[in-house]
Amino acid sequence: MFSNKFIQQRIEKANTLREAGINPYSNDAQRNTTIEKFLNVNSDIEQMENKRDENRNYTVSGRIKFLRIMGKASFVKIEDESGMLQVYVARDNLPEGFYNNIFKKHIEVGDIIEVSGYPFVTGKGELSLHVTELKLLTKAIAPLPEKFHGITDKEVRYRKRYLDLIMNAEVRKTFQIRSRVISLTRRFFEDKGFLEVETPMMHPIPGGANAKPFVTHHNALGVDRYLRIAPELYLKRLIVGGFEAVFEINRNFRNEGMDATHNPEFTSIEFYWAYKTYKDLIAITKEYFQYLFEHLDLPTILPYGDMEVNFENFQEIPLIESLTKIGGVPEDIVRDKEKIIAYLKERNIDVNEAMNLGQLQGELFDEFVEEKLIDPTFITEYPVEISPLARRNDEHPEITERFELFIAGREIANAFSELNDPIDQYERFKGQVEAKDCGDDEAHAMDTDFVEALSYGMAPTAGQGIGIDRLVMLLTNEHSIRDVLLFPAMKPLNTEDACESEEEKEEEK
RNA sequence: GUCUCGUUAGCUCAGCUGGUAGAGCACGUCACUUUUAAUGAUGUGGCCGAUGGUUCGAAUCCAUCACGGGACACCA
Repeated sequence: MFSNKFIQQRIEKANTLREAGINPYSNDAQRNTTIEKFLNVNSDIEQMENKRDENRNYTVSGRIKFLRIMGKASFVKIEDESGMLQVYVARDNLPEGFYNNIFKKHIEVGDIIEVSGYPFVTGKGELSLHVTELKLLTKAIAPLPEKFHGITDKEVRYRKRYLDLIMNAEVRKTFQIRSRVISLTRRFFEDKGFLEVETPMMHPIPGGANAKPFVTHHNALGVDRYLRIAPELYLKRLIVGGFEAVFEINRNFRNEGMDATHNPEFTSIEFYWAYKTYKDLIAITKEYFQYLFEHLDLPTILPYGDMEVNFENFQEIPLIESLTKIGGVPEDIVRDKEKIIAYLKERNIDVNEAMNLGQLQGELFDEFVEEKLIDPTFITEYPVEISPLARRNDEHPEITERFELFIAGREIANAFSELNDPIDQYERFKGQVEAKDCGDDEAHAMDTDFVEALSYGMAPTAGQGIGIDRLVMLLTNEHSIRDVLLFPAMKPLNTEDACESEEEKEEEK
């Protein structure tokens, strides 16, 4: 475990310190300000005649990131969560022997120290702390990665996120923004009168989306449980129960592939709003984005890769219209099944001829429109064939009261007026069960409990889901979901441990 | 799942068409009281991702596997 020679060296230093009566893992932290505050409060030192104020005294702490020893004096850069500070350590300001025997020999980059002293500005103009007292708080026995390049290997960054966070300030920034987004989202919906609720993460029947679930087992009840793939059906039960506006921000789990936009566990907000329609959802979504941008202090035109997204330019267009106006698909083709198939084939796009018109229109959208939707665009009026959970439009029953929001060529939200006819819902579940029996293992299972809930009457309701991870990617200009997840899912490293050899023994039997 | 690129010192990377391992940072020792990736001198450090194969000889060529990146497919 600690066989590395650098680690051995540092363990020895820690032991020497113990022998000298210094606890390398002190629990006596006394800091009275953060680095950010120190720098703010003392910004006036620059103006002073001798550029120092020995009457002020501060105690700050942080991890040593740079260490420049120059004989009888040293410059040390320490970093806490709020920022980086240069401290000046001179032999003659410390107790006899401390500088030469303790500081120079046993304190190094990576260690966490506490320093006390007064503010001053160096010859090169940097506001620093002149140390009169220095204490080791935590000895790091593992050396930090290289100080200039830091750690760039993505695998190491994801597997040892703590190292990534120590070395890369911009990574900390990304996760601070993520936290702000979640906090602001919560506040936005609370201010609108929505009630935050928590619904089960372990479902007896996986529902609310078409996806393969993770399965676990409840010993006490002797039954299998499914990690939820979506909270939808429980949130709607709450609307039945009389709550008129609910939301939940939490994890969903899907037992599927992983790539730049998919992680087996991901965070979404779903909200349901009684006596409203998808039109109201479009309005509140615009308001939500405006609220986020205001409170995150982001410019309304944001770069994303080589794109520029204007968050003040929200567009709204029905799906069929988008095919011709944005996708450039000829007008006479988009409502004709055979012509769409021919059109796709001409362009060497694989097409399943068994698809119905709605599905083919969806194909056209995916091929010719989606990637062109850079500024936020609500695509509305989805064909009913590709919207199994949405309510039909009363006047045009072939389309649904639904929209998806696209930004930077990617889907960010999915919303619709909810289906609240229990008989219709029951029939749709039955259709799904048939598909499941025919081998579609992502088809929805029958949920009679949910149908029963609907049969008591669910007020007309609109509901929406927003993928928080993808939203954060957009706001932080990150292009992999792993860069907005603190601990993304990774394959285990192949260590030939006891568990595996047991498995092998099993196989041999 | 398919294709493709990668895996060499604690970290960042060289290493050509095969001849037994290199740099910078870090670390050790020495010098240095205003440095900014401090500097100068000097030294230590490697089962070249794993396993097979080809060869007199493999970090290098071939095969398989593991892990990772990217693209595509699938999936909301």
